[in-house]
Amino acid sequence: MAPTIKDVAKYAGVGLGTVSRVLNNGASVNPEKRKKVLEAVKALNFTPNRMASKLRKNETRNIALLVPVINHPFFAEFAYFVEDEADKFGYSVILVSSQQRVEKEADIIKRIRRREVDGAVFVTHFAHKESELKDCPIVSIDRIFGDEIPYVTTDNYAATEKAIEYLAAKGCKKIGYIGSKPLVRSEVSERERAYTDEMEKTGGEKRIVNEVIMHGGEQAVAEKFFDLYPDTDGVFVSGYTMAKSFLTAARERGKKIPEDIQLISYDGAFVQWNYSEVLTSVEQPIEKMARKVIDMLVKKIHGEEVEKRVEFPTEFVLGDTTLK
Amino acid sequence: MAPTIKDVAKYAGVGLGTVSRVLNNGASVNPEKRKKVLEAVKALNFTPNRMASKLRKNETRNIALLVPVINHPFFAEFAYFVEDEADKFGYSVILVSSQQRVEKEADIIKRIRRREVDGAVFVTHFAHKESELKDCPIVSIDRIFGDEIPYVTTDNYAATEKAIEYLAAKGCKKIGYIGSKPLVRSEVSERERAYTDEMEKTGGEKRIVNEVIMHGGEQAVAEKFFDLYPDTDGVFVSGYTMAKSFLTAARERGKKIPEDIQLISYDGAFVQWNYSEVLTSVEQPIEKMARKVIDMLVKKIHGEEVEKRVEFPTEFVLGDTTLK
DNA sequence: CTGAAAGCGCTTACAG
DNA sequence: CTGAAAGCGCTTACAG
Repeated sequence: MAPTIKDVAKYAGVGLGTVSRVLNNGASVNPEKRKKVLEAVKALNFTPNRMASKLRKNETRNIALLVPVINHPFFAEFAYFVEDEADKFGYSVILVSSQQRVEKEADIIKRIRRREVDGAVFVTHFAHKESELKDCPIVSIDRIFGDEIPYVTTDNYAATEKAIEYLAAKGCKKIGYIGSKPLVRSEVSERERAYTDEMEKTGGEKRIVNEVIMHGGEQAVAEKFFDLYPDTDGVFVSGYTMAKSFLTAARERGKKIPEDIQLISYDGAFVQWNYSEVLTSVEQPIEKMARKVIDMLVKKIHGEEVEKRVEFPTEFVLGDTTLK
Repeated sequence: MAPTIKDVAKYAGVGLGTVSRVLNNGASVNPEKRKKVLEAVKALNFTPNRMASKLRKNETRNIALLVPVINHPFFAEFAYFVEDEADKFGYSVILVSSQQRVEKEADIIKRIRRREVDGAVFVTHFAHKESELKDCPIVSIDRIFGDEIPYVTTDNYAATEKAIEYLAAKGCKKIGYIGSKPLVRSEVSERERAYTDEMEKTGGEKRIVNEVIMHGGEQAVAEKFFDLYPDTDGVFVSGYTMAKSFLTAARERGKKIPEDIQLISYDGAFVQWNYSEVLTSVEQPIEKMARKVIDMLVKKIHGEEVEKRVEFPTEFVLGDTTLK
């Protein structure tokens, strides 16, 4: 059996509390005894059992990161910084790919209740009863759960507006919108609103395909868009995966990018997915968002007050899918 | 305060043990009492505190996944299946990006000792004293730690041999090798060995750049290769990131792929990184490897015997970076 | 089948 | 400054 604090105390000839004090906060302890404890720790090769202290202190020092899938560039990038930031606060990150299964999302709530994690970051699509979420330390991205759950988002409306205007300025007359409709209230909806407003302002025909898309379903949606609006000359798409699917569909139809169709994506340029081409896109500051989300979550876990909504500006990245 | 099992027992008018039995293994319990307990659980909205049962049972049901960085397609894909498989066994995955910092790697060992996790999957590069790893449930990918640590790998030698022969068959006369030299004993070294053997067999000049590469350092290595061997007409590179860097360097030099230089990568086709081109590559069965690693780790955690070495066959994927 | 009790390995008031 | 004790919330032999 691994030695316990009890063994250390006995070996050092002191009380349990003294060992604990030496090991932890460094509360004032007689230097002599401190030395003895340290010697005992070394002699016995003692490592404290964190399960015990966690139970005692009622904190797990774990947080859950819930993403739809981790093997997607945006979420992988996000996870990278989430882990890095959480580590700074002494938290470990439990990774959960919801795979958009509602049970797996709901399971996170249970994990908080069961004290497996202290809180969670939600990057998801499904709905939950808000009552369930009450007093669960959760911070989300984009998604609006209600007053209880703070979230981090980007300037979805302004960025989309700018992107659409850019396409128009580059000569696009028939601009389309392909989005992934969120199943819950989400700031992502602002993108479609901006597009719609812009079309109404300029009198452009609305060419919208905005569906509930499961990961892997992007290709079918892109196909559908082409079936509905074959003569489109500019398109705004929501994200890297959709952009990729759209470009594939365009290629199959012999459409050249950007000569025949120009494309702007919400996110995706950072992937540098292609050694010769980069998406023109609205880039979200992933690192900042990830670090902020963790800072907020840690505060929430400690019962501190946090902002209800934090918005970061995006950056417009000129790539190769629009005309120069 | 959240209700405890004690509150449930009192409410149901039974003993603590009975509540525990009802909640867990379903050991035989009087149906009447069972019903009462269940009612009490519902009435009090009771959720068992897993910290307590973990301490009692001395199992965390957590495993650590150590990768160099999660925001890299191979590791993200690997992590996806690791999480999925671990979940089947009732384990949560703690994600750690080592960032190739040796301390962060060593920290995993500590986490096992501290009983924060039951075991770990290592996909890493640094060396550790083997004594440290003794009786730590760890399974690794590619890397050879010694008899204590089992690992999963691929047919590195045979696959590389085949790739080099393919390049030769497609007309390459000056074939190079760009690798990331592992800092530890690793099956990855078999790739260079296969290349070297093949050159000696065919009398080809050895054109090798095999360095310790930190993530982000691939570009400099690709540049170096071109400086040393500008007239290369075929190259084998270790992995997606190196392939990307090499292709970028080639483009900067006005070299056409595959007309001027053909390229085969160890892994990377799965990324489908480009809507129009795919890497010719040796693909590792990531899903199978991930699931196998978890199966082995779970067995190891339970003290069962596991294979010391498991090799999976790779698949040669014909893409666009070699001639048809 | 079941209740009372011991114990998992810590931390933290408490009294000294 | 420090030791003995209580307790975190469970599980599991144990005796009945």
